[in-house]
Amino acid sequence: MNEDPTGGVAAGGENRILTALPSSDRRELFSVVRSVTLPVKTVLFEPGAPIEALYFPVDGVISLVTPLHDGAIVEVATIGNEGIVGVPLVPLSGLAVRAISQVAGHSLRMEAAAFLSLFDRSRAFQSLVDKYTQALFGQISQAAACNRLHSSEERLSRWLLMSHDRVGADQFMITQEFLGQMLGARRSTVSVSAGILQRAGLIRYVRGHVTIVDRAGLEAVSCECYSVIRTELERVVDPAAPPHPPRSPSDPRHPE
Amino acid sequence: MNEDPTGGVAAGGENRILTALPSSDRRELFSVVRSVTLPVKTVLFEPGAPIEALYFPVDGVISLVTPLHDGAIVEVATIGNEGIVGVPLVPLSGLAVRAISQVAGHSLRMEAAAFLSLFDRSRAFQSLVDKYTQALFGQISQAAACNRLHSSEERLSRWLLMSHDRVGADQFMITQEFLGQMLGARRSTVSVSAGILQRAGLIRYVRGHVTIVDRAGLEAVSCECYSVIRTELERVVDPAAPPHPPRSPSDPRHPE
DNA sequence: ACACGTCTGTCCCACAGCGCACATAGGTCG
DNA sequence: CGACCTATGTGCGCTGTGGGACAGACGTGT
Repeated sequence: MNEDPTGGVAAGGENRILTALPSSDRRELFSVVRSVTLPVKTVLFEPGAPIEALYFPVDGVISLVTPLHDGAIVEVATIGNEGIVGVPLVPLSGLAVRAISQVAGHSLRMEAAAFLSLFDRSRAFQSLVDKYTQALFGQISQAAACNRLHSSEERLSRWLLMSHDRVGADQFMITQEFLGQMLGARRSTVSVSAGILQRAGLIRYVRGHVTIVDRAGLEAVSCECYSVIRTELERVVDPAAPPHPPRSPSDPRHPE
Repeated sequence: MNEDPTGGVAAGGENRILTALPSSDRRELFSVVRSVTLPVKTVLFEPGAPIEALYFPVDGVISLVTPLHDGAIVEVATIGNEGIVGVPLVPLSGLAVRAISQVAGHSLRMEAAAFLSLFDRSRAFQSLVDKYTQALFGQISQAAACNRLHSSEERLSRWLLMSHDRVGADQFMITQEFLGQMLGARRSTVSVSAGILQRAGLIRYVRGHVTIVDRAGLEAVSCECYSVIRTELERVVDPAAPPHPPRSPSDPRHPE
């Protein structure tokens, strides 16, 4: 809780897209955003509903999910302080997904009109947003493949790692029921997979409280999708980031 | 082959994004594009490679696929004459997917620089591209959920319907081996699913030649994802299209 | 202290789809 | 016509996961 376990990705009290902006843009942006607290399961927008406001998460995790007609939902992307909730933004049009907060936290809320205004005027902002949009696109594409081919255990590990990066703490709250919805799996399947990880000493899971115990071990169990997505997101705010490292680029103590 | 089986979606000899442009933009665009023939399995770009050119398909089907480290690939979107291959475009940056032609056909090829130039100058072009990008985003999100929760038979039907819309013919070529890769399933699984559809009188499948026999029947077998995606894409080029019809909006003879 | 609600671990059965293998039909080329 | 390649149909055992149910552990409020 008091250390940064991810070597730079974790929450540092600010949104990293904003951090990467030139100070003039950043000042303007800060003058039009409003900090909001997002309790767990807060819905920011529904599929098809025009986007009224965008959110720059500071801490906590927000998920984009696709709801199906039978009530099932599947997570297609998770967004934390490395990203923006609400892109790609088209005036008067909505995204085909639901945005819902997964782990409680804070975000900076920006009206769509203000977003578009700054987007039109600032090349730097435009460039960052476009790059992030492309990375988000990649994240969803990877998730589509991952959802099809990888086991529940691999996907669970990936989810835990991605959340760990974003909450900036070794412990956070998420029930297995909710987690099952995200992974498109049954709760009992999540329970079994989580039990395996727990017995392997990688996590602790008590009544909705997950604790990441052995991050490197989790990375070894997770599918490649974790590092692929992370690398792509990393490049948005840090163009000097390496192209395609095999795994966690900032974790030198990686086994095997 | 000589009738339009889809009520407007199928190939009409032109790309529908271009058709929707004001004539001045269209003229400019036609002056910088070059028609290319794309045999099956042509790779237009690889993950991470900067986009040099974009493609406006006229006929044929191009797929966006996510390759995994073990060599497996999974289709995340199919693009025909209703769309653009190469968005979201960011200068010097690449998409995280591979674009590969699935059913042979023709496309109009446009250099990335020319695309960006027109995008900067024409609001109409910008608006269409942005709307399409958002719809593509939705298509991939839906595919991510579909890949997780729907059966191989449902997904096969969806794929056949989407291709049928795009090739503008009741018959086209695709081997079950290739189809299995797209669906993230084994060839034998595709064979079984295709056999069920065939015995039900919905399709014919002989040595790579698929014939759509009973389109309405296929729609009944397919999952909701087909109509969801189609509706969203339809709205890009036809803003008057209805919001969320239960199924094929242009096919009045729908059973049940 | 107790009751109740929530969350988790586990067990059963059923089944879709994988992994693998093999036979056969359709097409091509000599 | 025959060899050969490609594509499809099919069979069999195995496993991961769905569907459903239940008991126990933990936490909270009274």
